[in-house]
Amino acid sequence: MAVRDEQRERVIGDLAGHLLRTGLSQASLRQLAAAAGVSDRMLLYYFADKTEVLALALQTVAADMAAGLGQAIPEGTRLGSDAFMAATARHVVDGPFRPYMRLWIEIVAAAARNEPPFVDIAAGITGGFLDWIESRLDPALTPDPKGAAALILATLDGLALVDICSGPERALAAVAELERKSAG
Amino acid sequence: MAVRDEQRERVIGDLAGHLLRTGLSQASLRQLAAAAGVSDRMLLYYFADKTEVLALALQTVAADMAAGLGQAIPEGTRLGSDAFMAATARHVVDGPFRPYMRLWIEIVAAAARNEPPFVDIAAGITGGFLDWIESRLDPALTPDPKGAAALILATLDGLALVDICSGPERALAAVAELERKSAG
DNA sequence: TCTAGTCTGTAGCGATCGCTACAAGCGGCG
DNA sequence: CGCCGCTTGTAGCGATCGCTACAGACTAGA
Repeated sequence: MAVRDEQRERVIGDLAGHLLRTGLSQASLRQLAAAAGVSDRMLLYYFADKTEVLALALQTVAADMAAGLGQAIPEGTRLGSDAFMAATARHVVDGPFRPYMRLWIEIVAAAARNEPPFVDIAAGITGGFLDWIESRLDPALTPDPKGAAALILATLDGLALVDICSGPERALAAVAELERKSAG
Repeated sequence: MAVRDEQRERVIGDLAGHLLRTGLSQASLRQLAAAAGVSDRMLLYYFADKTEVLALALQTVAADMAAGLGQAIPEGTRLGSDAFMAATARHVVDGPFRPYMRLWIEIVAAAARNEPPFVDIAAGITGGFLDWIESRLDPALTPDPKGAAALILATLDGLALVDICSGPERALAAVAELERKSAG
């Protein structure tokens, strides 16, 4: 049982990196196995099925991103929603979180078409980030923290989407507009 | 040549409806052919390949949505960006444009993974809507219309995304927050 | 040493994918 | 009539998909 457990941990780490780099298009069992340096046969020995593999790997990706965000906005910080956006928007469009957002869009799309594992995965990740945002909002400045968190998440996701379709210049123009509006 | 041209037109219309209803998950050649009431063999007689079929059908979908938006904000109208958002946000989350946004998210995700037809399709549709938004913004109220249009599109897309992952209640809370911010 | 259970490779199942080869049916035109 | 080009059906190619049957290799305990 020892080998199996060690491999489970190592393989999930490798696959998290692989998915972040290549997205869901390179995510057949055989491709995942190759990325982890094992045979597809062994992947299905370590894990029950493809659903389990993806769920665990994507959880790890989300945890990585949460850890990165924790550096940008440390625990205990309390911001108004404009300040929160100012602290995160550029990271999403042009910064280190860009690959995460690309992968994230793919997960949401799979959820939109009701592919069984992704509906739950997307809902879980979204819920986690909404809570995370809410816990960093200053209650004195935000009468409806749930709504504010949802709007922040929506705006960040939307910026990533424009980035994908129209390129970073256009997305950065949107960020600039955002900053202009919150300043004036 | 007559039959072929008539069929091309009719089939594209049927497929636009089919894609809008079922999304890209039911978009194999055989499934598309069945939805249009022809054999897959004939689909590839009417059109060069699957890429052409999808491009034409999705163009039609986008044109339908543009026509619907034209009713909400008629040509000649000039709005500030807050007013523009107020006029459209609820339609996207809860209204008649919801199915369009679901399909749109799927297209963007396919573009994110560099699937050849979708990169161009997504860029084309995005560009079209950015121009459409820009042409309805009041230049006196918006110093950077390109940035404003990009932010509006990003916010609408983001709302659709939250809708998909967390349900319409949460997305509507984000819309309410949006209205609160633009009012105060 | 024999046995039981953990680990791993080979090989392939049945399904689906986009696409095509081939030929028959059909019309109009000489 | 005979030919030709547009239209359509059948049947199947080669590739990939998730997953599995089976048998052999290895290690630990009796």
